[in-house]
Amino acid sequence: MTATPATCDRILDAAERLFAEEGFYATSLRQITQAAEANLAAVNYHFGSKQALILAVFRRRLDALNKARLARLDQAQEGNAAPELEDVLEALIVPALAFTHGSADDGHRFMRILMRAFADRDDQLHRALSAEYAHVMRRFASAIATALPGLSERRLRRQLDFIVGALTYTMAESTSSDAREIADDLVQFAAAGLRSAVSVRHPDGAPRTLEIHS
Amino acid sequence: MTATPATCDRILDAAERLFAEEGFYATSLRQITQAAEANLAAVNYHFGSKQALILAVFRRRLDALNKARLARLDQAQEGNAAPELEDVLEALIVPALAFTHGSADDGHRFMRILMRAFADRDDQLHRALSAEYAHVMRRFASAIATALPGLSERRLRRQLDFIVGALTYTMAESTSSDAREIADDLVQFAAAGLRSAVSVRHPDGAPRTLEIHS
DNA sequence: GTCTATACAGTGATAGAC
DNA sequence: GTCTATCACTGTATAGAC
Repeated sequence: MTATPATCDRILDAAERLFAEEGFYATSLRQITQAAEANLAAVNYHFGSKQALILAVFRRRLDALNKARLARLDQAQEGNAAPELEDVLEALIVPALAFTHGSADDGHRFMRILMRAFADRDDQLHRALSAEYAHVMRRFASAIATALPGLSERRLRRQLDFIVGALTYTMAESTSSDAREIADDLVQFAAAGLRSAVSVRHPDGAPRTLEIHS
Repeated sequence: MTATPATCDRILDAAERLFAEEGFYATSLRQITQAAEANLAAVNYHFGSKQALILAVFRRRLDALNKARLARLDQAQEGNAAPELEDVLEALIVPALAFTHGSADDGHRFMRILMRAFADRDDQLHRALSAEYAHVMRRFASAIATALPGLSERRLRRQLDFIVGALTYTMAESTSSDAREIADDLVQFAAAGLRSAVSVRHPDGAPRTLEIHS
């Protein structure tokens, strides 16, 4: 066996790195095959198309992530006892954030920027829009801080990220067309989440254990 | 004055429609200019680049959306009385969902599919990944239903969309690198939101007024 | 099977004539 | 302002070498 990985894997590695650095659209197959020291046609031979290569790059990481999620859920469910709500949510959330915001010493290194590249079609576009409407979000953060005092600026910003994430995802993905009903649900969901952040956490982020549900 | 709009506006209209139907990447400038009955070079003359055209398409709608948000927030804040938390959140959320899930008779018609095109780099990729890992989300929906009975399937799915949206956005956007702290916050945020959905709403979605905060 | 060289139609961008 | 012609570059397909 040789010291260098097979062509197929070298392409995957190079593609992941370049996609994360420059985005899918901006990265050409010629860049990828050159970095992988492979021939241009090798991409289509091994993967079929650029689209399929992108999918393969994601699949390699998401398989591991979802395996970790299900393992954690299995562990919480073993012994026939139904797990607490918080345990279920931890199985869903903790592995995901460990992959994107955790230690940077293994293959997860590019997962976060890969998610970025996935989430927005083009970094430039997303950055431009964020900057353009940043004053709107600042006004809302201020209004929330007035209506609900007691959150540090850092935590308020994080909570607002949760809300904007839920809203953005719902705007794009939801299939129901009853805007008012969805909005009512999201307002209630967000308000409950915000209030729980004030009532449970210390004003500054001192370490804590989740005791709210015990 | 003529009956047909200026070239610049015809390009914007055609671009918005085609982007929404086929995505940014799949739509060529030649398609757009042909549909707008304009010359190919007119795009670069009026907007500078394809990237700038995409930005202009979004800006036209997002300007209106954020204006509506701020107007609603102004209205809630008038009379020197600090608005309730729910009123602030409604100003943020209701106009957004009205734009994407509201009446389809005006220029907002394509906003939702435009958001789709914005959120995922390529519909095919997103669909493929969703289908591939749908069983994971189904298992989590089931575990949540067990831990927290009383939500209809439809509402549980919607709440789960909120959580996945917040998680996805955080994975891509958050700058902090403390995975455990963010995860703790999100778990708590999601749990509080879920519990409030059970305790306030009728089991089936009967009309209601938001009375939780009064 | 694995990989290479090469050709092809279509892309965004631009310079310069009108 | 608008248009034509042209550029370098893209993803893809295929014929054939090893």
